[in-house]
Amino acid sequence: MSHTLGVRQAQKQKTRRALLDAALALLEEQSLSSLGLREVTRAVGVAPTAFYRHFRSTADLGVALVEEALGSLHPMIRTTVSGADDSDERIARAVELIGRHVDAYPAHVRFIARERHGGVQPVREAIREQLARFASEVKDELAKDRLAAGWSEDDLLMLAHLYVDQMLITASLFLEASDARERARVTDMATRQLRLISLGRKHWPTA
Amino acid sequence: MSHTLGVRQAQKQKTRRALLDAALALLEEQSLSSLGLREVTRAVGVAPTAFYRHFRSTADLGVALVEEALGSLHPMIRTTVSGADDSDERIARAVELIGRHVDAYPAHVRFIARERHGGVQPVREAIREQLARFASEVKDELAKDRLAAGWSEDDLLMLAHLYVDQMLITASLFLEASDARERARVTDMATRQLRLISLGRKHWPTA
DNA sequence: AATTCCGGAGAACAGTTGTTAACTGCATGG
DNA sequence: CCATGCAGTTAACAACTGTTCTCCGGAATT
Repeated sequence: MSHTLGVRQAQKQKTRRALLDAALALLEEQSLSSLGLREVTRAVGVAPTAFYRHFRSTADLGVALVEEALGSLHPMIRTTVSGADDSDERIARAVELIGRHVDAYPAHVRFIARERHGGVQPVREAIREQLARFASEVKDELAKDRLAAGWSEDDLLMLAHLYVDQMLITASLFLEASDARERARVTDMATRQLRLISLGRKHWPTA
Repeated sequence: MSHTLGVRQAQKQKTRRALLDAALALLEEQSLSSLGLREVTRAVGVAPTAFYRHFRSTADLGVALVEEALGSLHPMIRTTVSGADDSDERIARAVELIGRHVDAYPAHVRFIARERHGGVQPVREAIREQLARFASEVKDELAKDRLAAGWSEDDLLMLAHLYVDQMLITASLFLEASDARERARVTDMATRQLRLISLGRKHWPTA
């Protein structure tokens, strides 16, 4: 299917990647709304004008980063939620999986957490849209569970959003946790919060 | 106690207020890390250098805004959580109270939601600290409830954080809800989420 | 082999930024 | 009433920003 694309387009995608990576790195200690176009090109080592060959503005670059960052989250969420029961062991494994994802893609997690409510409207909207898609997928996954018998679509979606938000909060806490002791505290609290939600789920009045 | 402070200090606090208010207004469509000192002074109508008489930097101003914004949230949280039972009517009233608060102080809510994970470290830390204080207060309030019999301190704090985070998420959703229809959807979902948490709380295994 | 296409470079633009220094005028405390 | 303190002003600084236009060299197309 995918042809070995020409030298030309290969180079273009290479600098595009460099721009995205440099931006993501720069966003570790600032918000997207203060990220300058020149700042990014300087970090990559290309002329400022080269930026326009790839993105209309930094906001546009931000939207591209959303796709990328939430793309990496995608399989993680799926793995976290899927599977029949939600026993204590499964919850513990889910929390650990979140922790591993934060270790693997800290910049992605930081970007999403920061820009979800950030100062750039198109980016906010893109994140909201993607998270809504995620919630919808989680809902579908939850629907397969035997616990979901008698649940309305709205209730399932409500629970899915609760899970997604909770996952994001936990990921953000992992991100800020510096030493191992604090990490353990986060793990512990997140685990118990999920357990409480799970309890509420089991006792939810079905139609 | 509080003397009628002199004309001098009164004027100073007046421009300080003006700076804070102007900054808060400007932060409606950008993040703190991109807020310029000159931008703020221009909006107020004073010379750029006057800024330094009040704040060391925009980050410093941000920290001051944290105290203010979370100060307004303080009584709201207290009212939301306090009271013995958490019946359906009480939950509904709590959600409505959140909605009213967002209507009353939209800029405050936006600021906290945005800068909680924002690009300015001192501000992030200030918010984290204040929210931890809130959670601790909520914990104390929860401890008074008869439902809290047999709950450990850690479990109560875990639940308190869950409530605080949930409240912030709901507030942020209200903020972005434009028409009345969407507002109703947010109200509905937040209500059911709190109801589910409440169910989990009732069935939490006590020691 | 000749021509078109196009990612990137270079230079220049008007406008902005944070920060400094030295000042002015007025309320304050002796 | 006079001297000090201090909020706010003015002017200037080097550095930075996004954006435009023109150009170059090499891959792609014919």
